[in-house]
Amino acid sequence: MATISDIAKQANVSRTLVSRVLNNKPGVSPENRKKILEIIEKNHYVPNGLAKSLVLQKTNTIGVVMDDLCNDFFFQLIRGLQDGAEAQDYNILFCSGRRDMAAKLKYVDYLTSGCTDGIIAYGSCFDDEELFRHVAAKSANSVLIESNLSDCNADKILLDNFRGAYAATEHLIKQRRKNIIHVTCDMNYDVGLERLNGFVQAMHDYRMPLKPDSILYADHFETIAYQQMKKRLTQGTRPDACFAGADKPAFGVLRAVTEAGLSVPKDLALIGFDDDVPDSKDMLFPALSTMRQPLYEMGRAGVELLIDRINRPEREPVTRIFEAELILRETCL
Amino acid sequence: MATISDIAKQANVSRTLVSRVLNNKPGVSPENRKKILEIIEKNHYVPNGLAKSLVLQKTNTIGVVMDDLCNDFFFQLIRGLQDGAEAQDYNILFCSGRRDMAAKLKYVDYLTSGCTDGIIAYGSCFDDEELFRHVAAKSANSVLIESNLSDCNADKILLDNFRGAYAATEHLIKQRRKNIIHVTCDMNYDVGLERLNGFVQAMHDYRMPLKPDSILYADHFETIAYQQMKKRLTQGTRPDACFAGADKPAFGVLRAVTEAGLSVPKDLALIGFDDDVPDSKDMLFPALSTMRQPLYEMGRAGVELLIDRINRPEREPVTRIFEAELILRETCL
DNA sequence: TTGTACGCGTTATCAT
DNA sequence: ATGATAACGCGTACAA
Repeated sequence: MATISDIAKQANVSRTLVSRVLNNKPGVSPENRKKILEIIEKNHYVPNGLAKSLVLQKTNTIGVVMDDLCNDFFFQLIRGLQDGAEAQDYNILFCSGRRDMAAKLKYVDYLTSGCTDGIIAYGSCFDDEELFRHVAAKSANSVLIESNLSDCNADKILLDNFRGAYAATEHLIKQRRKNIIHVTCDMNYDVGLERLNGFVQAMHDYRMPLKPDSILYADHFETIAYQQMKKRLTQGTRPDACFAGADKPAFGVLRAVTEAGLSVPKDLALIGFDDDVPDSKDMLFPALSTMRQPLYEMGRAGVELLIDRINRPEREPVTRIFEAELILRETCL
Repeated sequence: MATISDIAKQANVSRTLVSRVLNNKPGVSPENRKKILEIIEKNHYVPNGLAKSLVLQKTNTIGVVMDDLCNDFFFQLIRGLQDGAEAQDYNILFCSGRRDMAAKLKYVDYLTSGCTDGIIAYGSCFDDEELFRHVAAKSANSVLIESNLSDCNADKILLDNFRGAYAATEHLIKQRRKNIIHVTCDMNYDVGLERLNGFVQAMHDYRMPLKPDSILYADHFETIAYQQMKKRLTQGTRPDACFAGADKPAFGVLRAVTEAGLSVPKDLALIGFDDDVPDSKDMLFPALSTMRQPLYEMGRAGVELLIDRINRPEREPVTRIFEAELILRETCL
C-alpha cells in the first residue's frame, strides 16, 4: 500500500503538502494541489487510519460489545446504535462474544486499546460485573446498557424493570384477575430479579395471594416456560392471568395454554415484556400484550452519552432510566 | 492512559525491557520482570493497539461488511464467520451499511485503511460492484461472499444458485406436477437472476410449458410474494407447484395458498430456497421444503480463505462454490 | 542483561 | 507557499 511519502515523492513535494491536500487545508498552490490529487487518484491512495488516529489521539469510532449478535431481540438496539453513530458521523463496530465470557473480555480489551474512542457494552448478566469493572478501571470512555453496576466510572442506560413489572401486574389485578402468576425470565440476569420484584411488590400492595406456585422459573427462551406452564396447568388451582418476564417465555406460556384448550384472554390474560415479537408470531397466536422496552431509543441515547463523554471526559457519570410502556393487544385487554 | 514510557519510568528501566515483558520475551532479569509486571498491573496498563499494529504491520483483526446486521437470514453466516475467526485467534468486527450504499462504502474504506488485515464483504446486489472494485483496486486482502465479480483480485465464496434452482425445479417436475411456477426473489441481485435461470433451464430441458404467468416477480420478503400469488390464484390456470427464489417469499406464497383454501402439498407443492426458517414458522405452517444454503460453512470458508491470503498475499485468487441441498419437509415430498 | 536509536505513517509546529 | 522536524506509542536491530 502506498504511503504519504510515496505520493510526496512522486509529486516532488514534501509530505506536508500532501497532508494539506488530504485534509482540505489551505497553503497549497493550485498547481501543486492538482498534481497531488491526480497522483493520489492514480495510486488509489488512502491515508493509513492507524497512523492518523495515533497522532490525532482520535478514531471517530465507537465499539459495541454484546453477548450475541444472532438474536432478533437486539435488532432495535442495533438500529438505535447505528442511527445514533451515523448522526454524529462516527463509525460503529459490533463484536459479540458468542455467549462466551472470555471472548467478550477479549473484545473489550481489544476495543479499548486504541482503535475506538469509547465502547458500549450491553448486558445485565451477573457475570458481566468483572467485565465492566475491568473497563472502568482502564478509565476508557464507556456506557453500560442494562447493567446497574454501582460506583464504576461509566454512563448507564437502564430500564426501570421494577416499575414495568409492577405496572403489568397492576393492570392484571385491576382487570379483576384473581389467580395471577409470574413466569420469570432468566434469573441469572438483573432484569430477571427486578421484574420478579416488581411482580411481588404489586401483588403485596394489592393484598393479592402469593403462593409458592405463583412463580414459575424460566429463561429468555420459549421452551422452559412452555414446559413449566404445561406442568403448572395440571396441578393446583388454574391461574387466570400471567405476567411473563419476557416475550419469548410469554409465547411458551401461550402455547401451553392454547394446547390445554384454554382461551386467551378469556380464561387467562397474558402480558409479556420487551415487545420483541417477530411478525410471524402475530399470525400464529393472538397478538401479545406486553411491556414495550424502548430499545431503539436506549441505543440512540447510549451513543449520544458516549460521544458526549468523549468530548467531555471530565463530566460526571450519569444514568438515564427509561420506562417500559404497556401495550395492550389481544392477550390482555 | 499510561504508555509504555510511563511504565518504564516508574520501573527505572528502558522501554525495551517493558516491551520484552509484555511480549513474554527473554532477556529480562527475574527481579526486573517482577517489578515491571507489578507496575503494569497497578496501572491497568494495556499496550496501545494502534501503535503496535502500526509497527508490526499486523492487526490480527478482520472486518465484515454486510447490508444489514438486523436480518435473521445472516445468523448462520455470522456464526460461521465468528467461529472461523476464533479458530485462528483473530478478532472479527462487524459493520453494516443499514441498507445504505454510501454507508457501506464508508465502512469498506474504514476497514481497509489500516485497522484490519483484510475484509469480507457479503452481497450480490448489482450496486455492490462499485464497492468491490474499490476494494480490489486498493489491493487489500478481501473475500467476497455471494458476489460473482469477474477479474477482481479477491477470493470468492459462491453458491451454485443455478444448479440449486435447477434441482428444485427438477424435483417438482419428477413429482409429475404439470403447472409449475416460479416466484422470484429480488431481481436486483445476482441470486435472483441465477435462480430464475435455473428454473427456466430445467423447465426447458424437460419440455415443460413456460408461459408468461409462470413467473411471478417478488423480492426477499414475504409481502410482495403473498400479493402476487394471491392475484395469480384468481386468474389463469391454477398452478400445482411452485419454486420460490427464497424462503421468505415462499412463506408469502404459502400464506396466499392457505388462505385460498388450497391444501399443501396436495394441491400445490412448494419448495423455497435458503433454509432460513425461524422456528415459529414451523408452528404456523407446514414445514417448508427448501434448498438449504450452507451459510455457516460459507462463512467459515470465507474466513479461512481470507487468513490464508493474509499469510500468502501472492497466492492467486480462488473461488469456492458451494452446492445447495434439497431438504424435503412437508410442503413438498 | 540492558539500553540506544530507528522506523511504522500520519499530523502539527515552526521555520523559511 | 513550502518543507524540515517532532510527536503519537510501540517493537526491534544493534551496541554496550
